[in-house]
Amino acid sequence: MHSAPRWTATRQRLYDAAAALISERGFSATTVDEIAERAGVAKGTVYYNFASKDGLLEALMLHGAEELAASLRQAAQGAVRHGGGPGGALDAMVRAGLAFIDRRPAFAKLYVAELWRCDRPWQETLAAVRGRVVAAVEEELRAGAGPGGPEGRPDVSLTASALVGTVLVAALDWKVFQPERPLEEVHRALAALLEGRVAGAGGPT
Amino acid sequence: MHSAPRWTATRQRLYDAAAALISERGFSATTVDEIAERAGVAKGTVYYNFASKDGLLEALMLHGAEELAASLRQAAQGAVRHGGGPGGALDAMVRAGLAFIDRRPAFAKLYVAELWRCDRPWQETLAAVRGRVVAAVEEELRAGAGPGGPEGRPDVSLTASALVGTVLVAALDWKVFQPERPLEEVHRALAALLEGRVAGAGGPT
DNA sequence: CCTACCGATCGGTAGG
DNA sequence: CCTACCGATCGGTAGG
Repeated sequence: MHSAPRWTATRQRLYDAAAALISERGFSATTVDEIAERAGVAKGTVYYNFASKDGLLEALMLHGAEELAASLRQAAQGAVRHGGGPGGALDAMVRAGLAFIDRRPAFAKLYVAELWRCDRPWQETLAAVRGRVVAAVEEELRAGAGPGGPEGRPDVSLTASALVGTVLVAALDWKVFQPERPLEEVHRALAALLEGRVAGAGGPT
Repeated sequence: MHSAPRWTATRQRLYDAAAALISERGFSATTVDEIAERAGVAKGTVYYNFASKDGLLEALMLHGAEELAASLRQAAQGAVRHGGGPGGALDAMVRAGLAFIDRRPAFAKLYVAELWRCDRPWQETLAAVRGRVVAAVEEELRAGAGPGGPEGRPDVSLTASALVGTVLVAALDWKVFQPERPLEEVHRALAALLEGRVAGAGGPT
């Protein structure tokens, strides 16, 4: 009997190969042959593990979003346990988001490239993918009802979406255009921006 | 002699058609025939106006970034003239960014889909495109040196990049997933986030 | 600015 | 009999 199921490792290799190639070249410009070659298997093996090239992308996105959402939730819970307060939990999520994209930049590139396209076969799957990520942030926003009461805070889902965008674009710009910077520096810039040390400088309320 | 140069209108139609199709399906999945058909010309006309499919995309991105940067600068200048202060200028740029994406969602989708890919033929052009947008924001950040002096403000280029990301992702999420919301509501959510009314709620400084 | 056409390569599946 | 694969090739379509 074989102890560790081999297909798990094969699928993981296919995920990694597909993410790396599609994130750089785009879905249609990446051939199934290339994905298979990079994963070290034959093309037929791709179709043994997934119904189609589309199916591979959907599974890949779902898999990555699961990891990201789990990472965000874990960071928030850790911060709360260590007494950081609700603001500390958000800060921890920002840092966890940066760290995730640091490890998996390909997933982030795929996410921004595909998420807002409206007429693709995997549109519904991607809406679910977005939901998992944004929900993790929304939960923390609701848990940490800030000062000033509800009347001072705008819509939670809009805020969560904007927060995800802040981290996503800052992290991608960092990895692609200024990779020599330490994560800590990017985190500081985001913390300052989100604490109003940039925009709060005299604008009308 | 022909009064209004026809090729200007033809290129504009090709820009619009290409942006609409490529932003939804991706570059490789969009055929030159489709672009030509939507623009109401024959395929050969595309190659009469542009050297290649790649060249059309590059010109399209440059054209759009020019419009966006101009719109941002104009908004900032208008706010300063009306005495809004540096904070008011940033707020005006956020609003102008939302309004631009409201008018040209296809450009925003193209931007996020292509900008961070590293091995494509038009990579350098896109870096220039990014530079034009981010520079417009950086100028305003430098002009409006906030309170607390330079030591309190983190890196300007990281902050500008994050600001662009905040507006970009919030606007795309808005247009795609909650199109019924008014622009004003999205703007309020972003203003609150950037004034620290969300993250400033008790985190460690 | 259009018609006609080429070199090459695509995603998906056959039998073993 | 089942699983996890491979070498070769199909019908259609791409950019130029």
